[in-house]
Amino acid sequence: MSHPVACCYLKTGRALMSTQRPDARQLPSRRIADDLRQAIETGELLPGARLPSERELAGQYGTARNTAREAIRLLTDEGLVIPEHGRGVFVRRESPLIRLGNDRYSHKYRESGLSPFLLECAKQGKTGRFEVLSIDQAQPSAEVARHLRLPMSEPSVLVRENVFYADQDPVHRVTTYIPWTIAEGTGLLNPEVGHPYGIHGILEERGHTMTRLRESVSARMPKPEETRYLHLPPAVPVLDVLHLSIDQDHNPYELTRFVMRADLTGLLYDTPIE
Amino acid sequence: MSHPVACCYLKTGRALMSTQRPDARQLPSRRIADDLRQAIETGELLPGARLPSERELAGQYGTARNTAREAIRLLTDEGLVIPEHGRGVFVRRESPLIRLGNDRYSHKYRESGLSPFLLECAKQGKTGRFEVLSIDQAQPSAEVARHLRLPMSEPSVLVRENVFYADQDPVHRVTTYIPWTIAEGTGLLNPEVGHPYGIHGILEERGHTMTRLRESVSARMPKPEETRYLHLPPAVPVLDVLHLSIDQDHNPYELTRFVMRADLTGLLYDTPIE
DNA sequence: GAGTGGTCTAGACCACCTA
DNA sequence: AGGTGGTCTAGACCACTCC
Repeated sequence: MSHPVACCYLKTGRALMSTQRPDARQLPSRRIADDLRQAIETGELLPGARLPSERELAGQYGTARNTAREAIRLLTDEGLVIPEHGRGVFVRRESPLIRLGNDRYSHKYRESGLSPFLLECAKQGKTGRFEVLSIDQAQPSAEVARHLRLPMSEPSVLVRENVFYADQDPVHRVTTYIPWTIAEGTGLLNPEVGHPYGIHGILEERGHTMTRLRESVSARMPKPEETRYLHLPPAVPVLDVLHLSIDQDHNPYELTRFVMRADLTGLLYDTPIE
Repeated sequence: MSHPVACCYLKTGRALMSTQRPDARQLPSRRIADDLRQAIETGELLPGARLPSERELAGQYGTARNTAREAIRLLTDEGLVIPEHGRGVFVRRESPLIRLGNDRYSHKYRESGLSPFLLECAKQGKTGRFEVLSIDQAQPSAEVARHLRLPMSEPSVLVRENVFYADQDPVHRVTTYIPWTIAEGTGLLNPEVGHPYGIHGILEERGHTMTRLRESVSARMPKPEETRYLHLPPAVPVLDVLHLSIDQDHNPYELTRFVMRADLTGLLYDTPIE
């Protein structure tokens, strides 16, 4: 954080960077961002520390406030820093990730009553819980019907919407689809049933025991709607996991989409080579 | 794309939004962004289509150019749109994902000579290939040593850096760590060995057959360095996968970090419930 | 009330692309 | 040459937070 008054502009705002190569880091906003990034990476600015204010940076570097602001935005987009309205800009703290393992469906957890999500939360001194947002009968999208191999004749599914919390933070948005023929007349329509994996006890009684799972994983930026649901800070991607349960007859019988905030949660797969 | 000249400012730039509630979408930049987002979502603006220029938008909405620009930035950060210098701002096209499956280490692919990465590329009419960036002997980080259970006495590892391409796009940056005691004297130091999974043939000859894998998956925004390596457009997160190979004696013997651009690649796990 | 980030104005010059 | 996005200036008022 040196470089006091490195003004390189003439009075009209005409820049002197004309002779520089195109992708130069000579741009004032990049220079400010680079200096701050380095201060963060070397530990000069520790997680949680406040950066100089935009007005201070502008003064130190002899630029307009907007230029300092642009530098902050670069760091924000990298996820290094988070601005808080009226308070300042702070170096982001990293949390250890709550990892959802593929063993979460294992029978070894069935008796404990605790789902691996709750176990992982507990490991990190957090309180896990979830809320049921909705339970409905609905027509599945083409994608859902395809994964569940639903015939055209009977395309109705049960849809459960849940949100998982770690302490106060919503971390997963979970949507589960079950063919109506399987869900019909069971406790699955009852919000009281502990969704996370309690539903699989019910599904076993209906003759579907999970013998395999198939999960496709991708990452993307959240939709505006997801930013609201999950209270996402800027520059936090989501993991988008499509989970399919396969029963003893090699038939899919349950599909769940997990949208997970990626700065607090991750995945873990431990599997044999076949 | 209606709203011509919706000017709501007095001469000094004083806004009339004082009486609005805080998080209002009444802000001019949000209004422009919302209109454009809707046009994209309804298909009025198809993938690949050019948006009105910043100056056009500013004129249409009666705002300064910077305000239209801010709207574009909001959409850019959502990954909906991509600005191209000198050409315009375009609605992003989505590619089908190349999925790396956990079966990529399966013996069934060993004979075919094709790695699943190459197979997936071929499925989508793309040409897969990879380049060896470097092969070195080095001291592992604490994290690498911990995963490979390296004793303090002999902490040296072989490090291979690779980049995978789909057509011209670099999509994975792959770093492999193998304990030096295992790698020593083998063909692993030779860049000619087809890395992807060819190294596992060599490791088998050294007495390590993969019987399990353990992969932890997370997503995050790329570091500036990764943005350069992978030629990442804005608002594209990376999948960060730490793969550990476990041999027939339940010992880890190979660790690989995959950094994958998430708009072109994903993961797929198909595993039994244990 | 003083300080902070958030949004906006109305200009300017630059680098890049296309014709 | 003319249009596009990229960066910057030097101001302004707003909303929020903390004292």
